[in-house]
Amino acid sequence: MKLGNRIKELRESQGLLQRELSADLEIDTPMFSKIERGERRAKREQVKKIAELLKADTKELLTLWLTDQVLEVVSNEDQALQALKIAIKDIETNKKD
Amino acid sequence: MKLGNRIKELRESQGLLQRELSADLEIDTPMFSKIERGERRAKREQVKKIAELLKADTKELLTLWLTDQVLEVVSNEDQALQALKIAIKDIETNKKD
DNA sequence: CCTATATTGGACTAATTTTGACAAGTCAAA
DNA sequence: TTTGACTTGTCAAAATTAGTCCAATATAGG
Repeated sequence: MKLGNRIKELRESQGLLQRELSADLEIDTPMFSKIERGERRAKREQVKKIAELLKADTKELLTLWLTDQVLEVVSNEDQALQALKIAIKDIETNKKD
Repeated sequence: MKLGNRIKELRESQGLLQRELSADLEIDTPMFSKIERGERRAKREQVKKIAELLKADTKELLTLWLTDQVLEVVSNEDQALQALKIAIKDIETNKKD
């Protein structure tokens, strides 16, 4: 879990508690714990807020957040790599469908 | 919509009607129409069945099906390409989190 | 050891999303 | 202008996900 790991890293390096961050996010500590461990997925807005609270780069965290979702979609699929490569090509050539 | 386009292509080249395929899939025609246009997502099992009915390569269709889902996840995200590349790297190095 | 505080686990509810069925619509060909 | 193929929109049921709460488990300081 890329996002969660990074969050934990940032949080601990700043000596912050889950309790403090979860309060700011207006969720309870168990929920934050789950997000941090990847047991639950954060919402886009929560990621942005977390980046702010941890003085981290929003884009970096959003990238990790997206990556986690991509990996979740393709997990256990034989065609994962192929699908990802096609997706990249599709985006690069700016097609829409 | 990669899967839908491909299905339509195969279906029409074989002169088959949505009605016929949807019957085999045990869904109604509107539903099949939506899948073909990408308005609704097919289930994994349905994709396999469709491949069978259209004498197409199951892996090919599953790849397109997966690709559509990946694209859906990253659509409208600035970090799309970056996330996809990280995901690929992650899979290639066989990491788990 | 104790005890206090931080974190995690699990069960449950609420909110949100997805699904599928249906009725009605368009469109083209005959 | 009727028929058949496909599409559109709506709605409720089903499924998924987000969140809360209580209890259990760590972990750190005395």
